Amino acid sequence: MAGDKRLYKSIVDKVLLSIDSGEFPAGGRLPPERELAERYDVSRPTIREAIIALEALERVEVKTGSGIYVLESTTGWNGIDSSISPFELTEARAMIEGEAAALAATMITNEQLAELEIALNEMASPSTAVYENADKKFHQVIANTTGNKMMDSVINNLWYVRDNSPTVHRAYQSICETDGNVRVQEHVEIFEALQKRDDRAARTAMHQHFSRIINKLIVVTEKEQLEAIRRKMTESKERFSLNHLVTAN
Amino acid sequence: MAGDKRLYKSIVDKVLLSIDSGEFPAGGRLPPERELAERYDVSRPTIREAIIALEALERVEVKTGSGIYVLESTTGWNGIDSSISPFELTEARAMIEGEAAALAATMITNEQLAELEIALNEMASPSTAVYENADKKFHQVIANTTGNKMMDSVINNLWYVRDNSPTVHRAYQSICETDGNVRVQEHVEIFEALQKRDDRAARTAMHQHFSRIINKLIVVTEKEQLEAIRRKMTESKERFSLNHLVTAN
DNA sequence: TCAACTACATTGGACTAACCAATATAAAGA
DNA sequence: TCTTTATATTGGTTAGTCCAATGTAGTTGA
Repeated sequence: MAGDKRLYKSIVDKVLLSIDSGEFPAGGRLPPERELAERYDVSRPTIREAIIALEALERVEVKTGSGIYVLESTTGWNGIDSSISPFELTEARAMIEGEAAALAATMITNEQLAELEIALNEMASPSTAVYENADKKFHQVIANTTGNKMMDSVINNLWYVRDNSPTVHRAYQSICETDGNVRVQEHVEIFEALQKRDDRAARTAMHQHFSRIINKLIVVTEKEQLEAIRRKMTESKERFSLNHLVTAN
Repeated sequence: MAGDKRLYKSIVDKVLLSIDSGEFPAGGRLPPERELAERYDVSRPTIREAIIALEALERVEVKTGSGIYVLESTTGWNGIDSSISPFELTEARAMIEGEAAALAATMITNEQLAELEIALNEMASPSTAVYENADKKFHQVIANTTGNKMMDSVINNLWYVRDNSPTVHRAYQSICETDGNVRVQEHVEIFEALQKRDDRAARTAMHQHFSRIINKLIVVTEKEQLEAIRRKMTESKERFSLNHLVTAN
């Protein structure tokens, strides 16, 4: 992973790690190339290659004769605004994919319906990996059915955030396990609305689908927060308990 | 532009030009590093730096011991799918910004309404630059008012495509000149719906706004196509006319 | 005849050792 | 004190060399 047989890439990873860990704070300067070369035990050309890659990623800015500066980034390492919450992502998906479904209902062909049906069948799989994949496929076919490449691109972006934003991904993981076949049923309803070419029903079905996800998220988040509080409480208990005094006596 | 005082960047530009011009076709191989070095009259490390930058841009793929391969790219130089038409972009904006407006109507504060009003006033400016900017500002405030960072990010992305996709940008430019103060009026209607906190009215007003843009686009596209046909006709006339024979006699 | 193997040429990967140019810093002068 | 100037630092670029992976052609053996 860190070494695609290309030295400079591993250096990029290492430097990125140092940036994220706060060793090289944003706005600050990286050590000079020669120093980095010594530090990572590679030659200066290799360091330069790494720096150029980082520059292309918009993580650093090179100023000739001055130094290499770490850019502050609202966007995380993968270009995602990591402050986006699972709720925001889901709400956005509801609105956008809802409209996409409505538009798709007016455009969908029988071939596309067949594709959706295949995905639907795969969703019955007990394997979460297969299930997840079928879920994604289902929504992507709908996005594609709009016949609007911009819409398709936007929805793809939503999935990208879903899969790559650490916070969002974690949240989605935890609600994934806890559901039965309710989700399949929801997708069936979307499918049926599309089959009937009923745009309003398709929009509504999609909204309901995401509404349930939001509710699940609320439950899970609540539970996690309670858990966190409980943990802190026990920590405090241990920290502030006078057991060591009591037992010492 | 081609020389930010950084040799490798100018090489990137040159290679990119050669790729786009078809000299280095997609799927094909670039000349070997040593040859490129000679061709552009720079050293091999510099060529390597350029290649790494191109790699980061996902324009080429390097295979050790084999060669540098040009990736086929649906996405253009700026990462935009250049095949997205102005119609698709506008339709997507209508759907997405329509929902954003509806959501914003339920959330908007008086301060945000004031911001919109400022943008509205600036829109009266005769300067297209000021006008354009105010327009963008207006929509951005609404996106921001949703309180949903994902939504905000998506809408920003739509504007990015609008401003940076050559085809889309050109189309929007040509309809920009031809309109009077109709556009201002449309924005006023959106504003009033938001002021009333009427989500449905806000959505509708936004839809109407984009509906008019689509209509304008249709007119302009039609006109351009007619123009193109006319041009070709006159070309053919010149090419195939026998004037040179007639006059020669 | 054809398949597999070997040897060689090609190509990218990386390093060392320099030198140049822009910038920043500290010392000297007005 | 402010400006100027010298010097050190830092990135920019080059040349030359060697290594490793890959591709290819020629040879060998069944």
